[in-house]
Amino acid sequence: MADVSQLSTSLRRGTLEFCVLSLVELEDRYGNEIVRRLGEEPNLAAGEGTIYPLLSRLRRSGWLESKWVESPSGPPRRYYGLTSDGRSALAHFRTEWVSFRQTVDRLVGTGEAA
Amino acid sequence: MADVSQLSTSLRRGTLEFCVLSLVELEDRYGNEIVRRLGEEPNLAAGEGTIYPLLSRLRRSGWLESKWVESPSGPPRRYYGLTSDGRSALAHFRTEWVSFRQTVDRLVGTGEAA
DNA sequence: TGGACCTACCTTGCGTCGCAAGGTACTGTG
DNA sequence: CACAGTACCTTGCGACGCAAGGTAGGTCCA
Repeated sequence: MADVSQLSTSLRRGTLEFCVLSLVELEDRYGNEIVRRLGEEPNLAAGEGTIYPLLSRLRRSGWLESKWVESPSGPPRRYYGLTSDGRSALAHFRTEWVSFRQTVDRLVGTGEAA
Repeated sequence: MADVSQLSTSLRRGTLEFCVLSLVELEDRYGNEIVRRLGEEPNLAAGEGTIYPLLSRLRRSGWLESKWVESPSGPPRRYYGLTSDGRSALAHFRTEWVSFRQTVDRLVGTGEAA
């Protein structure tokens, strides 16, 4: 750390995978699309070298499933969608996140030590 | 990952150090005290093996300074306090945190893909 | 036809950091 | 003098973000 410019890098840890799960919750998406989509969020921008391994982990964890689909123009795409385990994990995260967020707000928010 | 029980472990990453900075913002504290204090927060509990190296990093980064103080009973304690760089970093984090929190809320919060 | 370019996927190597476990040392107590 | 309590720190491991590098399918146009 000690470098302010990398602050959001470490902030992402722990939330990024659930942001990805959320992105494929409503509709299937493919890797490059997810990279671009996250790139639009300054706080979440992550390169291919982050996202592809992340997607593989989520697939191995059984939270995502994938299928190959031919592209209208270009190489085939691997589309990802949520499994039912993935939905459970995401739901659980939403609960955890609210609790965690409140704790940080309380402790860090004002400088008032709890 | 893939283990729900370690969810908050990775959530802590990136915020833990600023929680520590916040804890010593209003008054100097020593390592063991910080460990115990964080232990009271289920979302932030971290052991000595996490906190002591963290405190060393923050000291090397110039965000914390420390002084040895004799204990009324027991071995001497190393008390930590914020440097002016530390105050700046903490202030910067507070801004980043609000922005980050909102982004995650928006993306993950409802399942509505932004 | 073949070269340039875009898209899309994935891997390698490195650095950081949380953490369990282990280690040292000072102090007070029976 | 052993023992327990407090307080500090280090070691080794695993997880993961990331820059950089690598492969390959598709399109365009001379």
